[in-house]
Amino acid sequence: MPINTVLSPTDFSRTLIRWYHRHHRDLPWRHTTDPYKIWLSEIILQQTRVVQGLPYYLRFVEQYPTVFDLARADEQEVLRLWQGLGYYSRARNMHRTARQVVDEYGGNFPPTYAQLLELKGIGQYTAAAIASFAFGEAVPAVDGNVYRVLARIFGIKTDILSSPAKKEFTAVARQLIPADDPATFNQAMIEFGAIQCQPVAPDCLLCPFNQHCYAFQHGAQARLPVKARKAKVRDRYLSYLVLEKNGRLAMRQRTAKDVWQGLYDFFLVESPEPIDEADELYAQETAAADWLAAGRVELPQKTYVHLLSHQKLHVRFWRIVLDEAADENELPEGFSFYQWSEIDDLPKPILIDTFIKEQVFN
DNA sequence: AAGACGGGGGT
DNA sequence: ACCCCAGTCTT
Repeated sequence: MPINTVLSPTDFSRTLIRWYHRHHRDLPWRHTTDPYKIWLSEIILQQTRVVQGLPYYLRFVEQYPTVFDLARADEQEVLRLWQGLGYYSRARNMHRTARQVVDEYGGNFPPTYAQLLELKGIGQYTAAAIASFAFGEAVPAVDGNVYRVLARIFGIKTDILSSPAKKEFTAVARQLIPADDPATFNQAMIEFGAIQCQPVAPDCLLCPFNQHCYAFQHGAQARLPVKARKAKVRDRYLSYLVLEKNGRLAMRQRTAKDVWQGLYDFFLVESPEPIDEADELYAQETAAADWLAAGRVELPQKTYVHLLSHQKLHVRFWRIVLDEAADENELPEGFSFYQWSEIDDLPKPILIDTFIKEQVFN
């Protein structure tokens, strides 16, 4: 892939780094070379905007100042602190990796790209980010921002969701990265994509590359980078049976390979179509009829629509208030009753948290 | 090679 | 309604 011949790699990186020194944001993880804190920030920021991830980063650093503190923590406590950030496998993998770093590396992150790549939750981008920021290794860190910058400046029309894209864009970045300061270069590429070469309405008139930028010269900013349409989201219809007794709720931790793994929710009935009547619900879930007999049911007040990246969840909550005399041992496998103070500490999907706050403990 | 995996914010 | 976000893992 030939890159713009007018702009040499040296000119490119010098221009970019000059821009960075003038315009970059002051962010806490830029004041450290501690690989632990850099790793923490990179995991949090995967598919997450800086403004959303920043408070989580501060909380994690405060709660777990070192990798030893994180390794010592319970997974559930880590998930609770992560609650609301999404992509919860990041938190589970992060916790596992913290333990591995303590157990196998004496608490020191391995210092090379190749070794970092072996750790759970660390892919090519994150390995390159840590290797360059913490250890000065000259490997290009290519994230969504970098795709956008390179696609626009060099007019690369490869679909960034396609398989060859990662290799192609990484190769271009490798030609540009300076051996003497890879960390600032990577940081600058990402920052440039985030605040100058933005997805919509990039500020091209003040851009130091505009005379050399394919997209600006061709008015193609809106068409680059090329990104194929995502598949349409799948609709799912979920009916939660919220078993209640003496102000306590029956909950369980999700273990299935599905959304929200590791988080807590209620007894779930999924159906191909929405369930409107109690009779339909009992036809789907015979145990529900037994619970009804042991208490009284409250029909759903509303349908919550919860959007995930690939699913649209239509969710109704059926509260079933059990009699004092109901046998608590009849709960389904894995469920226990929790009171409010306990529920508050459990990691939960935002949807569940919202429901509880709106309709149960209001 | 294609899907799965959250939640929030912008237009 | 659609897009994007300091991506990674699984099948």
